[in-house]
Order: sequence, then structure tokens, then C-alpha cells
Amino acid sequence: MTRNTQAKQQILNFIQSSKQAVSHSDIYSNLQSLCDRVTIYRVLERLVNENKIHKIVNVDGVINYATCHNCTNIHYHNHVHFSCENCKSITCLDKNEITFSLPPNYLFKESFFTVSGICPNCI
Amino acid sequence: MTRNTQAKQQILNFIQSSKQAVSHSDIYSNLQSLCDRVTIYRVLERLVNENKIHKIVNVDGVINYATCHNCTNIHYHNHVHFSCENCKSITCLDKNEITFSLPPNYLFKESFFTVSGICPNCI
DNA sequence: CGTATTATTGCAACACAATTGCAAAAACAT
DNA sequence: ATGTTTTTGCAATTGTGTTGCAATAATACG
Repeated sequence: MTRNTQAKQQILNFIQSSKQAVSHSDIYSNLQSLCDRVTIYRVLERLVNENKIHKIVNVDGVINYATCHNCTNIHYHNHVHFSCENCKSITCLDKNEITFSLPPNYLFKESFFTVSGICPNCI
Repeated sequence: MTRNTQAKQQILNFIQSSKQAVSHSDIYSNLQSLCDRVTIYRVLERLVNENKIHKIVNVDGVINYATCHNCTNIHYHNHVHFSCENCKSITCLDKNEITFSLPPNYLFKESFFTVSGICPNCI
């Protein structure tokens, strides 16, 4: 059974109130006094397992997290994530759904569509 | 001016002769005696700048490298990269081109389309 | 409400990836 | 062949993520 702890509540709240996907270090620098570095990793892992948030890998390889809007059991994020090269922000472009098909014998699990460039705020 | 060193030649050759995208540690374990770990990082950076190779971020956040086939100045990789959860291999599915459009005021630079799952070898 | 059970946390230590500064070595233009 | 400049190796450092274990907090239940 998973418990609803202070750390979990505040971390989820922080992610939900953020317009963009956030990284571990974003959370750490904003909620410094809340809890230990390690706890944040573990809370993030739990939140992903509970389908409350999902991972987005930045073009630098940095993992960011955002809230799931339409996920119940399966993460199905076939929309574009925009990764700004300037301010490093990641935005979910929910309107841009993508369709594609895999060759035979490939088993689909998750998809990640990321486009990098400069976001409107940085132009 | 950028120089054509031993390390650079052999690293590029290794990447080109590989069917799949390779990571820093793949290169290091295969070309162990060639040069220092740090040199590999620096050579990879140079090769990316020269548009000889491109980065692909794995779903784990691990950065892999593959040769560019059609790149001159701009990296335009609008095909799907398949990331196998079992053997961790990354394959470029060149046949699966993807089209999409960005909302207004977004400046396009690069695209990264990654699908994870199980590859034919691991099924 | 109080207590027992069990998940969660903090701490310290560890593992690994990646970067930086600087002196030595290698590439290249001449 | 030589001088200039890039590249390399080494050592040290930073950053990210993980693990084990004892202490703590959340929850179920009497």
C-alpha cells in the first residue's frame, strides 16, 4: 500500500502547478528544506508507478517529469514534447498528436516525441 | 580548424560500422586501448559539431550516437528511433518518416522521435 | 484515542557519467 | 624540419542516480 506523505503531496503539487515539465534538480532547488535528495527520487518513482506523473527525457538526456492528464493504466503520450534549447523548458504540445506504425515484429510499449528549438518566450 | 586524429578516425569508423546507435561506454569498452575516456567525450562532441554523427537519447536518458546519412548542415531526423527495453539497442527506422507541425512562434531545430518496446531480436 | 504494523525517510556511502584545467603530445601548414 | 595550434592524458571535480540500514511517520484497527 502506498502512503500519502508530506513529501509526496508537496512534490506532486509542485509538478502540477508547474506549466512545464520539471527535473529532479528543479524540485530539489524549490523544495530544498522539504526532504532529502534521495526521497525526491523515490517519490518520483512512486508517482510514476501510480500513473500520476510521467517521464520525459530531455534532448540532453536529463529526465523531466510532468503530470498525466489522460492516463489511467497505460502511458500513451503520443503528443510532441517541445524542448527549448535556450531556457531548457519542456512543454507538452497536447494538440499535436502523432500517428505512426512500427515494422513487423516490433512490440510497442511507449513513445517519446521530442522536438527541440526555441520556445515562444525565448524568441 | 579541426584535425583528423587517430582517435577521431577510429571512433567514427566504429560508429559507422555499427548497425545500431552506440553509447560512450560501448565505444570505451570496444576501443579501450585507443585513448582516454575523456578523449572519447571530446571526439564525440566534435563529430556532432561537424555533423558526422548525431545524438539519440535513450528512454533511460542515456545518450547514444549514430552516423548521419543525409545531413549536411541541419540535423533532420524525422524518423523513429526504436529503443529496445530488453537489449537496450537503438535502431533507426529510416522508413518511418513522421510529419508534424509546431504551433506558432516555436522555432524548430531538431526532432527526436523515440519509441520503446521490444525489438525483433528479443521477442 | 492509543498502539502495532509497515511504508517511507534520512543519512552515509557508493557507482557511474560527464566536465574542467593544465602540461605534454600530435597534427598540420609553411 | 619547424613553429603554431589543436588535441590528448591525467588528476581532480561535479552531477546524477542508487543502495543498505536504522529511525521516523502514516495508516489500520482495536
